[in-house]
Formats: sequence, C-alpha cells, structure tokens
Amino acid sequence: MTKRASTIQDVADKAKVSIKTVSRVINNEPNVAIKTVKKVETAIKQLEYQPNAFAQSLARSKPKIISLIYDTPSPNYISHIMEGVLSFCYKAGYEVIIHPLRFNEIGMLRSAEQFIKKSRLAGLIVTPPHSDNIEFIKLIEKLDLPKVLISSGLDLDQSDCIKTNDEEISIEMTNYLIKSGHRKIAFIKGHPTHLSVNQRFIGFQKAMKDANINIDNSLVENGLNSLLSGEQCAERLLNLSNRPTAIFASNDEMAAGVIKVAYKKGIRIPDDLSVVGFDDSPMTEMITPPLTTVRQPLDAIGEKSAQKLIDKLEDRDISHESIIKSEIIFRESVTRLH
Amino acid sequence: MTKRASTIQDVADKAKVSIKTVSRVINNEPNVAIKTVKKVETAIKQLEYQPNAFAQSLARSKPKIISLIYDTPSPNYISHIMEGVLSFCYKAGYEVIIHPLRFNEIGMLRSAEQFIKKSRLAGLIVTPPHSDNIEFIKLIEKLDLPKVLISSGLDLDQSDCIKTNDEEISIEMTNYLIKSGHRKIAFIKGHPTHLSVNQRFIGFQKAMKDANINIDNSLVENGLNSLLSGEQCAERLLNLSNRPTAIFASNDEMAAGVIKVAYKKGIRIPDDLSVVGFDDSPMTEMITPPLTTVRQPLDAIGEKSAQKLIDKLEDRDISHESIIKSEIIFRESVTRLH
DNA sequence: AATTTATAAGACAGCGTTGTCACTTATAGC
DNA sequence: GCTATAAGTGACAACGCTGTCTTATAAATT
Repeated sequence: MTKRASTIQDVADKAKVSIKTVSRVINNEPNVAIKTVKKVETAIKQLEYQPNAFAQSLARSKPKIISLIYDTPSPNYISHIMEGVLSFCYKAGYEVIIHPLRFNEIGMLRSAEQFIKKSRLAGLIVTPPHSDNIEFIKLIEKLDLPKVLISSGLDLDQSDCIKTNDEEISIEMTNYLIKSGHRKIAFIKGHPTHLSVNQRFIGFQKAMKDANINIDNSLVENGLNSLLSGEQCAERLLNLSNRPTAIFASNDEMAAGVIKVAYKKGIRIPDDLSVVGFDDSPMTEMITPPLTTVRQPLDAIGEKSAQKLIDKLEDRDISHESIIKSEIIFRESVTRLH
Repeated sequence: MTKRASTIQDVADKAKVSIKTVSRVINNEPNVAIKTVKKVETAIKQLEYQPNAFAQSLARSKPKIISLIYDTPSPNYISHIMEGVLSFCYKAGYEVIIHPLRFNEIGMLRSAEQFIKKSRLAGLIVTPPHSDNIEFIKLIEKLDLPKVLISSGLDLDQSDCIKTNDEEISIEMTNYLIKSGHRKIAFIKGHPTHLSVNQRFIGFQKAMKDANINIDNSLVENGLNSLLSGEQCAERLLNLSNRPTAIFASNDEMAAGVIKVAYKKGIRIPDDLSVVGFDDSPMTEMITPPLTTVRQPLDAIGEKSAQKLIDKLEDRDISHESIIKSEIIFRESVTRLH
C-alpha cells in the first residue's frame, strides 16, 4: 500500500474516462454528460481525491493564491483581519499566504519584490502601515498586481481600497463627549506615519469646530500608538493647571496609558476624568473601568478585502461598498458633567 | 514590453547555458564552474529572476511548504507563534500556509484532510488545542505527514513535540507566593480540554504538597480561560468566609477577571489580595496593578517548531532541546504578607 | 602517452494539472 | 433522410521547474 496521494490520472482510470474529463468535472465546466459527471464524482469520492493546488496554479495562467501583507501592528488587529481574509478565501477556493514585512528594514522593498515574484501571486491585500507606503504601492503597480489596500490614507482609486469611517465616527465620539457636557477635551494623536489614524484627529477637529469649541493646543498631544507614549502624554496633560475633563486617545493602548497615570495620581475615572479610546481591543473590557471606545469590524474588513480582490481577479463587478462602518461601544469610562 | 515574469528559460538564454545549469546555480548544487555561476548570477540579477515556487514544488518530490494549524486561541498567542514560524521558514526557504481549523465544527476532520491533500504539504505545525486532539493527530499519522505539535498534553514521541515547562514554572510561581507568606492560595484551573494548561494546576499541587500546605478544595475553581469565567470564579472565591489571600489563575484573562471583581468589591490589590496569571499577554501591563505572570517565549516556540519540522523534513539530526523555558515576570500584583 | 577518474554541462522526461484543438456522436432543421 | 449544429470526449502540448542519465572536457593516474 502506497501512501502516494491520488492524482487526476487515478480518478480517470477508475472512472474510465480521460484525464481531461475529470478536469472538466473538477472545474464545473459545461458539456459533460450527467452520467459521466456522476461516474467521475464517485471515483473522486472513493479515492478521496483532492486536486494538487500547485499543479493547478502552474497550469492555470492565474494561480488562485493571494497574499496578506502586514507589518507588526497589534496582534489583535492582524489576527482578526486574517480571520476574515482566510474565511472568505477558503470559501472561494483561494489559498492565502500570510507575509510579514518589516516596515523599516533596509532592503524591505527588494525582499517584497522577491517574495511576490517567487510566489507568483494573483493579488495582494495590504494592511497599514504598508498601505500608506507610497514606495511599496508603486512596487505593486510596477509588478502589475491587483491589490486591495486596507485603511490607506493615500489618495488612490476607490476600487483598490477598503476604508473605515474613522473621521465620521470620531465626530460622533467627540459629539458624545460634548453632549456629556465636556468642553475641555484633550486629544492624543497617533503615530504620524499612520495616515488613517490621523483621520481620527480630523474628525475630532471638525466636531469641535461645529460645536464652536476652540481647541486648546496644549490639549493636543502627539502619541506613538503605544502604552508608554499614552502614559507620557497623560503625564503632561494631567499636570496642566487647566486640566481637561475628558481625553480622546487615538487608540486603546494610549487610553490605557492615560488610565494608568490617572490612577497613580489619584484621579478617578470616570468621576474626575473621562477617557475614550479607539479600536476596541480585548483589554478594554479587562481594565477598570471598562473603556468606551470605537469598534471596527475587523473580520468584516478582512472578508470584504478578500471579496473585492477576488472579484477583481475574476473580472467580476466590483461595485461593492468600500467603506465599512465602525460603531461606538459605550462602556464605563465616560461621565456626564453637571 | 511584456509584464510576464521571467523564467528559468530567460535566464538560461541570457547566460547562454542550459536550463539545468541555471537550476544548479539556484539550488547551490556542486559541479558548476565558478565562471558559469557568475554568468548565471549576473543574468538572474539583470532579469530580477525569482524561481516559481509552485513549479519547484511540483517538480520536487517534497514541496517546501508547511502549514501552521490553529484554532482561535488568543490573537496574541497565535500571532507570536506565527511570527516565529514565519521568520524561520523564510530563512530556510520554506513557504507557510496559515490554516485556521475550527475545533468543534462538524466535518472538521474531513475539511482538514482535504486541505492537507490539496496543498500537498510537506509537514504540519499544530498549536493547541488541536495538538491535544487525538483524532486529528491520528489523521496526520494516517496521511503520513511529518509534524510538530506545540504544547501537546498527549503522550507522544519526543521528536514530534515542542513543550513548555508549565509544570515547573507553576511550581516556581507557587513557591513565590508561599515565600511571600501566603498560605490560603486559590487556584483557577483552565479549560478542561486544554491539556497543557492543566499542567499548571499539577505544578501548583506539587508545590503546595512540598510545602506541606493542604489544598482547600473550596479554593480550587474550574475556569474556562475567559475573562467572564475568571469573574465568576472570583465571585465565588471572594465571597468565601475563609477568603484566600492569593489567587493563582491559569491564564491572564481569568486573572484580569479576578482583579475586576476585586475592584468592584473594594478589595485592594495587592494589599488585600495577591493575584498572579499566566501568559504575559499585552494587557497585563495595562491593567492596574500590572500583573505578575509567566512569560512564554512564543516567538522562540514558533521558531523552534519550524526548525524541528524542517530538520525532520531534510533528514537532519533532530536532537534539539524540545522544552522551552518560561520565566516569571514580576510586576505589582503580589504583596508580601507579614 | 594512454587510460582512468573527476568535473562540467546538456538532453530529456516527468511532476499534476489546464488550455487548445480535433474528433465522434447526438440532436435539430428542413 | 440528409446535412448543419451542438454536445460530449479525448490527444497532446504547455506551465516552470528538478531528477536522471548522458556526453564532453579537464585532471589525475599509471
């Protein structure tokens, strides 16, 4: 008894048809007699046959393989995006290669190019911060590869992007703080190269302007998306004589930093200070108090990206909605001011 | 100008040698004149040639492709393991396919079999909880596929496993609590099907026995690895008249649940109650107080797994150390009792 | 110098599919 | 009932590489 996996030839022999006919059945091609289809399907089942994906890729002009390119954002972010991408691709019969690419590494572009060529990819899904990297986008275009960029801050063809409504939801969040009676609202910006994160600040500004509240520049801090940078910003903010009553951090980690510092200083949350974050990372429920934040449907973003890319690859209509809406998750870190 | 990626034939033409010679250069085979190697390498560089991984896989008997099988454990866990696996495989010239597999889904085994056959994998790296699933392991063995199981609680050949010293480090952690003066120590067990997590309880028991401390059964709770289950266990534990002075939770999420409940009840940590967790997930630094916990070097585990698998595939010696040591990360959630 | 051996390079088949084209057999049209 | 068309099937090359075998050349041995 051989352990060799069965091939299309085995199926053909068993069903007493040609290889090509088996191939037709596998790929749902027309013009095969129903009787033949049945015969072949039985043989496939008996042999537990599965087509060899690499041979298929080689024989087809376009291999059914795409790649998800990421750097090292939060594990939570990437693993949920991945989940969505994988689940859609699996259904659509595509293989996915997950590929990490270090943003600042020298030779990053070259290694990316090597990877893409070697794998003969059909298309690419790119997550931030790479989706903001013009050099990288140019490379993809040079290689003439279909792509979908997630949350790119770049001004690109709509058909290449999946966006979130960061600006809009930040307006909503800011309005929520304003409606809760807050006027002295501080904002902690995100990492400067992370363009889409900066949409959040723009939303904040707009909402403040619409409410006719001046933004005090000393209440705007530049964070780096990390816990530590959140702590540092909070340190400055909370030492101010004109201390804010609410802080809007561009992501949850920085918000957690704020809460830590506040705790250390004996500032109670939400009683003395309201804090909101962005991302709804798992720890928002674990800290005290649970953090009010914005949830992006990451799985859905992943799925939509995959769908969009595959639709492109198969020359299908790509009129799908490309903006995926986030929602505010109200928890316990905000108080209403009297 | 065609966008077609260059092939080995193009390189051969340009270097004025045969295809086979180019192949030899690519694969570092012996018996090629230095002059020829140089010619070929120049041609490769000029054409920016990269071998087609799928054609290689097809032509070789063993494709250089492995898969990392996971369920849906914490994003943090899987993304760090993945990091290690990818980085090693990348260096070794292997491609990795990340494959999610839902533990409880009906037809899971069949879909796993399909996937493995279709991709003609060279080998498999399996994370918990699949590494504890006998049916799944049997399937892999039936398919005659080399494998490395991460943190399997099953009694398997040493050469197939990468283990962590959960029991040993739990003994250490327990001893630390004991040395800090704690006697009434509660333990929250992990998910029952997650065998390796249960090693943690065994370590706890041993340490208590060695210290001649009786384990009060009412201080042993059955958790489910989730925040919520941690809260539920804590609720019971902290309502006890004979309340513990320290709680050892089998993972960080449950420890966070304990801290939340304690906070609600006005029990101060660490002053009134010491809490330790396990895993060193990112949020341990974000909660107040920062949690004392056990760090498993996940990236290293991933790397070692990949190394072990690839060594097997290439018939190399696999005498590597297979137990990867964790360490206690001391933070602020434990107090010394006077 | 003649013969063995090592080194270098190529020819050719094969990996497991799909695409193209040609062929045979039904079905339809008049 | 005879041709035009469609439906069903297969032969064969191709995809881009590697393995095996062969041949040509250089080096080593006697």
